[in-house]
Amino acid sequence: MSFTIATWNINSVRLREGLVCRLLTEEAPDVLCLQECKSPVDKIPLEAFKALGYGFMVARGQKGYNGVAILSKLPLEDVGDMDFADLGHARHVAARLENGVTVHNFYVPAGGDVSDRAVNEKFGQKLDYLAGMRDWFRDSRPEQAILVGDLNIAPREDDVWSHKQLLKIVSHTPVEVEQLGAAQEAGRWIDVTRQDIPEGLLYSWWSYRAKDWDAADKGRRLDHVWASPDIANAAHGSRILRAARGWEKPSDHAPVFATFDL
DNA sequence: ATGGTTGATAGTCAA
Repeated sequence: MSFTIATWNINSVRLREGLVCRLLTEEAPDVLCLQECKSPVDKIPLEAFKALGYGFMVARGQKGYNGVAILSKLPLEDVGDMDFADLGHARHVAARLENGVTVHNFYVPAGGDVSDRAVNEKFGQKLDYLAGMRDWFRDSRPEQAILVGDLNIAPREDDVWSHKQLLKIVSHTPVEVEQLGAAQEAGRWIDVTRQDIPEGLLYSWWSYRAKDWDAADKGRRLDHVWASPDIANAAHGSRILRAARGWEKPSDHAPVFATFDL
């Protein structure tokens, strides 16, 4: 059995219902994980997605901020959520497919502007959230699992447009990269995107603030697909749909895909 | 060092 999973920070699922439908129609992943839905679960436009064959959804939401949803053509079982760092935010939800694979959908805190927890509480919360992930994966090591989402960190030098210029910019500071690495190592997670595309610049996010995001191309790879080591070798075909960043009224993130043959 | 844009929501806060 082969299935394709995609992850996309949609930055309001209600405002961009049409873009989600376009992705489901044109790319037709079996499973689509969304972040920043910015919607209570009961206000997600589920009927439109159902009409396209996505009859299953597992989601967590809150008014105005955060929110994660897993849309699927394949049956899903809700297997819960975690609230690392006790933020009370809808930033994680997990679902199990009938083939036994568990999908974790994460929206890691962005962390504010200043990379110093002494003066920026949000940066501390981001580090604490990642420490919570690390401890959880260490205590219950993932198997038959896929982790996707907006992790709000670009770990590698070739995951950003300028390593040197971003070293003090939240999303690429050494302390964040180290903390993300600790969470990844604790779960023995394999970075599927980089397993498939080991070399070269790779971005999934471009700021709204650039005059011409495409020409400037000052991107970062904030969105990730990881797999537990027992299924990582089944992954292939990773890609980032950069074109979606140029759709009308776009999200500032592009969807990331991977296919698993299991 | 600052500004630049977008979204939810109704004056800012978050990204």
